[in-house]
Amino acid sequence: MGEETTTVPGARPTIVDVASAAGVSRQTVSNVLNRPDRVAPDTLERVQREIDRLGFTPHVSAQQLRRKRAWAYGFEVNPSGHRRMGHILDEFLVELTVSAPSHTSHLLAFAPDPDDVVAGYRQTLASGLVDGFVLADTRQSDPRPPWLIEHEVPFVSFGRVWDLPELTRWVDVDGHAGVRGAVHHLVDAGYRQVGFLGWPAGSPVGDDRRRGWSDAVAELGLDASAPAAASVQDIDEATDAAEQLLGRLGPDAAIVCASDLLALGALRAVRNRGLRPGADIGVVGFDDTDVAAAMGLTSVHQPVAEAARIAWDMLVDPARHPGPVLLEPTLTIRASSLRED
Amino acid sequence: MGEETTTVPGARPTIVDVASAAGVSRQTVSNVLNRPDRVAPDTLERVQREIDRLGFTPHVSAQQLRRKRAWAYGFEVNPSGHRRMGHILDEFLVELTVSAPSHTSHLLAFAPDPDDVVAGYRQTLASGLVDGFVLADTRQSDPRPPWLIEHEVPFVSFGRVWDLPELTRWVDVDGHAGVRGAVHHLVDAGYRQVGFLGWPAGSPVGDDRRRGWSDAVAELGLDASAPAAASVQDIDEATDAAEQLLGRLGPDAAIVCASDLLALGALRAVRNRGLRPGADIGVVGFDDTDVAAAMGLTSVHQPVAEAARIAWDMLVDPARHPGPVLLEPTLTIRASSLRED
DNA sequence: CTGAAAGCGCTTACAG
DNA sequence: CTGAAAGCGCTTACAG
Repeated sequence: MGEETTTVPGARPTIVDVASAAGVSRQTVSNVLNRPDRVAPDTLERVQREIDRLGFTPHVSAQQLRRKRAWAYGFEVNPSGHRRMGHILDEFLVELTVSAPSHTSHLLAFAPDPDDVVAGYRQTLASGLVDGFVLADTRQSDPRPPWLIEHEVPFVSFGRVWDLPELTRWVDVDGHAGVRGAVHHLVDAGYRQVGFLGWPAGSPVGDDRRRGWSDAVAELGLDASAPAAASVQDIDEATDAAEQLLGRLGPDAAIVCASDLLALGALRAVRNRGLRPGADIGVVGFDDTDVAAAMGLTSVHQPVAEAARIAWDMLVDPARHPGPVLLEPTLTIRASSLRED
Repeated sequence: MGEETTTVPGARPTIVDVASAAGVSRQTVSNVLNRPDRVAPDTLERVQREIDRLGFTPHVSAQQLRRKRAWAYGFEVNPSGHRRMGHILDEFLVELTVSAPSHTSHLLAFAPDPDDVVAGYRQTLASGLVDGFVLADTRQSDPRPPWLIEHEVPFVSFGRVWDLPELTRWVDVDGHAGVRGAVHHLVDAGYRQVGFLGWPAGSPVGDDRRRGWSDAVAELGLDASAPAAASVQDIDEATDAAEQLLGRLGPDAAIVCASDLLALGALRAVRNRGLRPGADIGVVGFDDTDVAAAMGLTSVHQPVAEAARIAWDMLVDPARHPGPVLLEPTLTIRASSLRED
């Protein structure tokens, strides 16, 4: 055994404690951890036994310092005031944390100064706590991707980087397909005309969803004059816009919306006319938020957990996803799109 | 100046780079960072200038290793399937991240194996990534507090630790006061009778909220027979319970609920009777979720951001809050508790 | 007030 | 297959 090291009771065991307990040098313990193939089978087993017995876990800071890598990625978080209904980004944060390949990488949430977001990224990177980033909520003229590219910082994005079509390190949910599928579902359910309630033209996400509707209408040979309406993300405006839309729709009609909030306005407008959502007028939302669940609203559901897993894959094993990934959303069907009830 | 160190372009500057640029030893740079009072004013300024010029940020892993402290705390996160409506805990995670005293501490979200949660805490602590934890969602017979206490691991809790009344390191929101305030608001608004829709007796949180209602009813001298109903956290059951409750309430009545979901059931029940929420029957929910905002539901709002700030205070500067902190919720008033509209 | 020394817990060539 | 050496970037006594 050689000489025992005096271990302070309660202090966490180090690699040296394991080494002396197993009667080997600390390099051998490190090899057991990092290069088990280079260690003789019986040594391996003996060391492993001591690791388990002592409950040894490598000190991550020491590993990070020595390896010159954090094996961690940063994810920007903003105060709740900035958030929209649905909390998709909160959910993504949670799923990223849950699906981190914990033995090799973890996630670090950080909150940059809103006045200089890029400085927050620079600082977090410089602290050595992360090797790169997971981006979300990429906007047009977003300053983050160019900065990251210029400084050769690894990153993936949840959501297309619309400005930089040459970029392929992203995973996104196919809004076009989601809305298109919703229109098909409504027609299958017996509605004969489908209108669209979306945001004003100009946002890439909104325009993509609107095209999903217009393409579906065309391919199904629906009334080509089926109207679309636009509203900002506000419940009262959405109700007004939906009321106008209803005035231009015939009987047996349905409305597909670009968000659950817009759909809530549509539900209200339907009720204001004395009609029943579902039975009289179909309504479908987007994001499958709590509100949709509570209101019995059929809604397009984004596979957020899957997006998080793919983001990790792209970061940790880039060869596995050489191109971008566009996920198919699913449709959570509730009473608002069922004629019989 | 002495000799220049050759710096790889693009590599992050270290304390040694700053030292040679400023013509001092690296210990002096460290003193500038950690004990500026021990450094001569002109040296301080010269070193500080080089720190800014080079954009130097200390390597956190190296500090953690040397100081034998992570200056970080862990926060447990669970997959979204486990979450309830409202996402209060997601919001708390975000607010904890945002309000971290970033120069001295940061938050690390981690996801323990659901089959052995305590092992996840042990592992995270042993890795040296955190010094302690922020607990949330403490349950009765929660195994985490006893384990943390036994191993002398620092922690604070968002939510009382009901099992361990001797524990004082928690911040919580006063549900009793929230419901009591809601009853007062309803009476001020002109409702003459107030019923309560809560969960079945036995949960500490639910019982606390119910007592807020019964105490308010007593102190306001309201109809002492004002009834309470119970329902589990399910929209259909809540609707049924609310319908029964309405049958036992007179005109000009209102219903206070233990959650927004229960309140949604109450809204439904009111409409099913052909009555108008607010104008005919007042309804108040709890948690001020997205659903409440979307439905025009008055709801008790928890000051989550403030709770997060206090949790950090308790961790970083325990003297500031020697006892537990019970925060007063506010009431977000919407149409469902207004008679005139 | 400033700097030389030691060391935090690991990993990575490299020599034996 | 195993171990002695060097070093990642810092901080903390301590000597000058």
